Amino acid sequence: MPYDPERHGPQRIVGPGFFERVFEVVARVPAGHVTTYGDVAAELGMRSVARKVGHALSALGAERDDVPWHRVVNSQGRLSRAADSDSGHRQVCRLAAEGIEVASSGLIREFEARRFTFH
DNA sequence: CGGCTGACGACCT
DNA sequence: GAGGTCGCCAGCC
Repeated sequence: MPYDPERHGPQRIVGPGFFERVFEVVARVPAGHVTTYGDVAAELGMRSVARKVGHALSALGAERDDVPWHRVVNSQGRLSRAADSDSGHRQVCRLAAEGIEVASSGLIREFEARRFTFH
């Protein structure tokens, strides 16, 4: 079930856990660049948990504006959320503010060139 | 305690 | 390309 603040209430982000580690990695992506769920998972040492990375980002509360979740896209360089959805639109706007254009198809322009790789 | 559930990805028709 | 399948596993019921 997708995260629904109406039903689930505010997210509790307590102590260091998996979610927190995801946030720390995502926070390393510089403005104007993007990364993928798989890359974040690999950076955590678990390539198989790409899906959990998305789960962690979905749990982000409004208080965590320090986590640039909008810079995370799928391995195709495409937005994972519906472009017409509320948060999908927010993602497009945030990316545009950093000079990243998103085609109407949801595909990031110049994806490979803007892709950030962790060291 | 046990069953679901995915902001995914690799692989296979 | 465009589908479908399967593995993944931390949280939430």
